[in-house]
Amino acid sequence: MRIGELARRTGVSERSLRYYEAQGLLASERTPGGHRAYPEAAVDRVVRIQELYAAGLHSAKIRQLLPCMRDQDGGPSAIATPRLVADLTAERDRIDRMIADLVRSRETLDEVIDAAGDA
Amino acid sequence: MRIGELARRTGVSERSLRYYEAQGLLASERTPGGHRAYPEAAVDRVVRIQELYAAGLHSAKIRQLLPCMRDQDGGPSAIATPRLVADLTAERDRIDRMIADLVRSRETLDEVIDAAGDA
DNA sequence: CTAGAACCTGACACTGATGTCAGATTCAAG
DNA sequence: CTTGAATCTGACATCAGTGTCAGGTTCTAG
Repeated sequence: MRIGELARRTGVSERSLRYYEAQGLLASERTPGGHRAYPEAAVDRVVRIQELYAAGLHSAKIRQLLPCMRDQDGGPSAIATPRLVADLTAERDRIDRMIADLVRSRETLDEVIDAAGDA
Repeated sequence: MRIGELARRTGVSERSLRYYEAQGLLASERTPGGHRAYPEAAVDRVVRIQELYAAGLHSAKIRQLLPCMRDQDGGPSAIATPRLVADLTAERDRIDRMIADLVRSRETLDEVIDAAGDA
């Protein structure tokens, strides 16, 4: 599929898809004329990338992580090195703290919303 | 207490504390010489602000929200307007989606970490 | 009084993913 | 072939909180 369709199906802008490629996160075949062509699996890949970005991971970490992930089209093509495992564990703990913060913020919002609802 | 201590106790930089004040999020008394002086409750307030920033709220929303919050030193000093409630509800839903994304990313990381652990 | 730590304001830089625009090229349907 | 939609590259802008530095003032302990 081409970039426009991939953008539509993932909700990610074409700009971002090209950026992901420049960052080495998303490969693409090229037509003879130089247009990008993606396999079906690219949809899942892009969604994953988005999730990881949202979780606060930087391009470099995602780039290291991607080959170790269980992909839709087959198993992981690499095993994380001890160094990477340490990094990912730190990221995971950070995500845990993030979630805890978000839950607290959600409670704060709910209190204010409920207080207004009682009025 | 003064800005240095508040920074130490909250883990927030002095720079950020001054920024919060400029944004109307954090009030301060002033010594005759112009130095900031904070009440004890400022510690909690700063922590809350940090959490809300981490949840993706912008200064303007936090500014509207703060007066409606149940503070440590007394009840809320304002009730959210319907308009604000609508905004906060949207924020809350966004936070829900954020949490769901984070949980998925955490699972992804755990899979990779575990896969390396089995080796 | 004095020295050094702490604080003040104001300004500029940065981060890093994303938006946007320009000008050129490719693709696909008629 | 033609034409309009889609895509290409490259460059610059943006956002918003935070880091950092400069030059000056205030505070406090000795």
